[in-house]
Amino acid sequence: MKRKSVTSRDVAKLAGVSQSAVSRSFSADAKVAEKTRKKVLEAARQLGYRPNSIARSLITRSSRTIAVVAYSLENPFYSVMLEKASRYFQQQGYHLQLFFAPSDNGFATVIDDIIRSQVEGVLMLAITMDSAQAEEVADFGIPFVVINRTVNFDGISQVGSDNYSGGYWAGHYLSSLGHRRIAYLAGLPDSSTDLQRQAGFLKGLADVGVDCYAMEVGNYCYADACHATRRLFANSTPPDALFCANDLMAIAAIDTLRHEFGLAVPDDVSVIGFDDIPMADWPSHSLTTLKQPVELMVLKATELLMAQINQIDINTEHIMLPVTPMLRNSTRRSARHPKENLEEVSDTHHSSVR
Amino acid sequence: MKRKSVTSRDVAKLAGVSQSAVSRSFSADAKVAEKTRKKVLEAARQLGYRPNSIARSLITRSSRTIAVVAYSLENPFYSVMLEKASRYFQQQGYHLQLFFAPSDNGFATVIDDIIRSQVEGVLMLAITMDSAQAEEVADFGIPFVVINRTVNFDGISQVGSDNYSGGYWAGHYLSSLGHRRIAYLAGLPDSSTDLQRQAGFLKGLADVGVDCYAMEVGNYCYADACHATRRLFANSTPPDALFCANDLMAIAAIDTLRHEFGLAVPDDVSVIGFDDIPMADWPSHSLTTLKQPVELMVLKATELLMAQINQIDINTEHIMLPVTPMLRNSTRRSARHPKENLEEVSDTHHSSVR
DNA sequence: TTGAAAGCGCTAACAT
DNA sequence: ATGTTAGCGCTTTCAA
Repeated sequence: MKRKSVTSRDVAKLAGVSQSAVSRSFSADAKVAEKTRKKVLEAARQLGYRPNSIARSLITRSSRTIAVVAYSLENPFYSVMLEKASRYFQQQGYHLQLFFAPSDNGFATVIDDIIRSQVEGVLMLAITMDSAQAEEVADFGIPFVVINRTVNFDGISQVGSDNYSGGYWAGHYLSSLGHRRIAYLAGLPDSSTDLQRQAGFLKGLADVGVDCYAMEVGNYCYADACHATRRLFANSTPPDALFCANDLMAIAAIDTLRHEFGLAVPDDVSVIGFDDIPMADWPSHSLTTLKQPVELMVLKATELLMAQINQIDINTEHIMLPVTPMLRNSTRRSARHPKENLEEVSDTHHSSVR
Repeated sequence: MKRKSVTSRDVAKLAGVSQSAVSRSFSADAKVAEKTRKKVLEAARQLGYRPNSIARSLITRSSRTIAVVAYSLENPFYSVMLEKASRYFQQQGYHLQLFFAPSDNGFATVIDDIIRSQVEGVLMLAITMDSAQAEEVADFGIPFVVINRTVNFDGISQVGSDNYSGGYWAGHYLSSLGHRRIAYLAGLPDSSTDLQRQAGFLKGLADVGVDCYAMEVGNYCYADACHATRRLFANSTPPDALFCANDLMAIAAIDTLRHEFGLAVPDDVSVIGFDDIPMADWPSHSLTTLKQPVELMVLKATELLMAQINQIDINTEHIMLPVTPMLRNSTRRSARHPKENLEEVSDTHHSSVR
């Protein structure tokens, strides 16, 4: 069944034209007589010819391909992002090559492969890289943007959101609710997002004279977060509030609290997440969280990439988008002045938006 | 910063060898003196040379790329699958190009693009195609496997699971629990999975003399399933059991039942899903469902693809994997003979496994 | 073991 | 508007 591949030469022969006429017939903006194109297209149809885009890429030096590097798709935040970015690129006539970074030193192993593939741009979803690696790729002159991870190097574009303010809001808000045993469920240690959210959170607490009551690591994943929650609440006087570095862990925490500890959320424990994944809004968890503007993040990142690819804007940018508190039912309502409290929240929100 | 691309010729010049020596130095199984390779590699390092894999593909006629076509990543079932398949291909030294099928006539729009890219195989995740389309691609001699969709054409490999038996089990089990107003929440109309699950379900009901009490369409997505549930339960004598064509919709149904209708699951309504996505096992829903063997499905599909690519096995196959009932807490326990009932379940399970 | 030469399928000058 | 020609960067005979 495997038929020998048919080339433009074969089509040319059948159509009785030159090979370049065939080439021209398949490019949108070519100067070719309508009659010729008709002939060519008909011959092509008969032979089942399709232009070989590899050959095309070789000569035009443009693969029209973007590499997307992800770490895991467990968190819907990233699968949503991937789908959105993918559709965007597709619509721009680009192909998308997907790479997964292995857990150990993820970046190094894929980067060589990516460079060889001659992709025109690279989009990294939450991949941690050090400045040496950043410099290496920047030096290759290939447009690069990293989403949701800060790298300490200017020559690379970054888009993320205001993790620090988000963390700050969480700490401040939880304490304003009257909680005093407020714990932190951390994400991936040393990831920039975790560092920033944690720092903001601690500061938000410190500014009202509260200490972080306990802290455990959940690595941004559901299973680890369940274990971390168990450790956090094994105590005889467990926390009465919990800020989780992402929604997936917050949901894990709520599930564990309710079903293993028999604790009520928010009555016994208030829980706040980060991201605002679709599930956060499902009534089963109704999670109070900090919304990252996914849509906007993808838009900014893809536009940035395209601008660099098309040489419209060579400069790298570091974009920080505002996060928005989404008040739902995993945090208790302020006991005394519910009205006043809402206003306060709203203020805090605006200041976090800047 | 954009440095001109360095070619093997440049490296050859610097290393004082021929261009073909450079080429050989970068291929694993080449006959080249260790000394020469050293020189070449050093020169390459100095210049920052990376072999251009597009040029390589052109001459070797192998792109080492697989296309994966998906419809949406909203359902974790598919994002999990994508990630697993992706890692597998990567580990085999293949690249993965990701395509999303637009909702309207998804297949036709991407297929031409895929063929032009000279991919060596195509993996379709739940993409519906008709036999004419199947024949067209099969005719191109490019290895093709479709997961979770049946196409009425032999020349294409398919791997799916036993949807009919799964549906049958659901109908049978629900009725065995004593339910008599059993409804069906359908997936994408005309998708083969929905057709098969529905047919099995209806038969399972019919075999014990029960009719399907009501039916609505949820299109395999959360939001639509919420609406469908509302329609289903707006009745004055609503259903007392619900079989949903996938887990995502089952979860939507449970959420809607509990939080909008104030109904208890499983006390007022038993719910069964299909897929066994990770969330199904979370205690918040603890969903009784039919497990599709994702891991195995991916393994079979990828192996099939690889076998065809490597010409080990040219034949196309239609693989149907067994589904496994996962008894959790979204279905009520049998009132009278819980022990006996479990055995019955276990029997049914085995028969569904075949 | 190495180098010279041919050419993968296409695009892009250039000439007609 | 069309054909001729020269490569894109590499792999792969074929001689040496």
